[in-house]
Amino acid sequence: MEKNVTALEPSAEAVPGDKDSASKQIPPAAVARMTLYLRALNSLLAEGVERVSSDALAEASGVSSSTLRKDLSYVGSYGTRGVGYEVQYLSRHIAAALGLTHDWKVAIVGAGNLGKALARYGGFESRGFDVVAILDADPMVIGNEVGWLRVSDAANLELVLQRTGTNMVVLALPAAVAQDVCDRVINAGIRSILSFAPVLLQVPPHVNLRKVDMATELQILAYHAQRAQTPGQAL
Amino acid sequence: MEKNVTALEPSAEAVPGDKDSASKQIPPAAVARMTLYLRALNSLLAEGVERVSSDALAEASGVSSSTLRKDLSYVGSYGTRGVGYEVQYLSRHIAAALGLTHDWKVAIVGAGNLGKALARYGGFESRGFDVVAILDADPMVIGNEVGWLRVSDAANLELVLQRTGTNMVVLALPAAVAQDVCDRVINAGIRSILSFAPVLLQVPPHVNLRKVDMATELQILAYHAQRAQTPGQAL
DNA sequence: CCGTGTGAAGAGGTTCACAGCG
DNA sequence: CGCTGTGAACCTCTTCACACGG
Repeated sequence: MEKNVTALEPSAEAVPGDKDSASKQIPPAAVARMTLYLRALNSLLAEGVERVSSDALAEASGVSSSTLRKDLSYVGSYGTRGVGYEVQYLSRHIAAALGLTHDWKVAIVGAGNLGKALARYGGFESRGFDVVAILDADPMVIGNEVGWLRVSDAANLELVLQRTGTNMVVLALPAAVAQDVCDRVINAGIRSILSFAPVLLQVPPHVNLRKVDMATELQILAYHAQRAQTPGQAL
Repeated sequence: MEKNVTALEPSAEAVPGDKDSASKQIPPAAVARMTLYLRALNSLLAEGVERVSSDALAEASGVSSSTLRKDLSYVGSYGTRGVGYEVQYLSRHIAAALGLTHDWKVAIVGAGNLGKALARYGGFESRGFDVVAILDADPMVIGNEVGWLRVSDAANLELVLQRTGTNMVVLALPAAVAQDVCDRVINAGIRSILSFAPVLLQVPPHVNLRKVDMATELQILAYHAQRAQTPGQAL
């Protein structure tokens, strides 16, 4: 799902001799899986496990061990042959490769049911993301408390983003206004956006947009369910 | 994004001579995009547009026109050469290919912030999904009104799923209990599950599981943002 | 003549199998 | 001897270019 609207500029890597550069390109599919490894590693860390083999980590992440080893090879050789990986060491290096060495400041635009749910969702802080603001345009909602925050007026969007030092924005608003707000967010200098609005958002190439749409996910499930239900209809 | 944990059994299509079958396999990536086409077509339909070219529809869906035409070729030839596609006709056929000819009954397990947000989200009904139940285990929450529904006791999970005729389940609950509930849902006969829990769920091969995780999405954004910020550090 | 539909080429991702190191 | 790291084969998806039909 998803995982699709990744803006890659092929022309950006025109320099041929950056083979030795520490930051090679990591395939998008591998980046997505890295988050799974990180999650599994942090679970192991919480359990006090110190070392793990590629087989074990792969199973805990739900991928094949060859995929895991290939993915890890993109960021470097952090294992010990014949032994495995040191959990904390590997966790640190994957986090670094993903850019999670410092916290990211996230603002949520839209304080409807979904926006509030996201703002109160505890899973962000523990993974390097600080929700620093939540905004809405509805006067009935502005000023309400949501978790530790108070809903700001979306009219002051640019000001709030600047004051809070926001560098990522989550759009949790109706389709009709999503593109307008998205444009303002981009004009305010934000280049990473996660949208829950069920519309196609137009963004310039330097902006990174990811989309999550529950209706889309259900439709994909419906396709597979329908296939399973009518296997021999054509025969 | 996502869009990844699709259970495909390669052994299931051992029959070689089903070339003429009306329901050929559609590539997973194409299925995901079909939902975009459907959304764009329904927008056009609402605007009263009757015909559309592959170029126009592709732009409205955010894909290339060659991708669009290739995708449509998986479900059949519904266009007119030199003219384009009839909007309603194509919309119907894509919906049929995705199994959206009848409504699907969805139950939401977990009536926390996210579960409530999903239950009240209007985007489901309009796209062929009926939310028929919402459940929780917390006595403080059971019986509360959420949209048109009342929160059922998760202790009666199996009974509620059966009575409502549910055929899809959305898991909106904490990681700690997700696997337990997931197992019960599967035992109750559900084979399509959409999980928002940030854990790896173990499911048998005949069950279709899709996952959505906001933290994962933000981490992927972080990776790209970090790359953009430190372009020449290695040079 | 125009836009669809499609084989063929190309790119990207996954799996395999084993070399290499501890 | 065991497990990691990786080139190579394999497979899927995307893009290209043009034949085909209205």
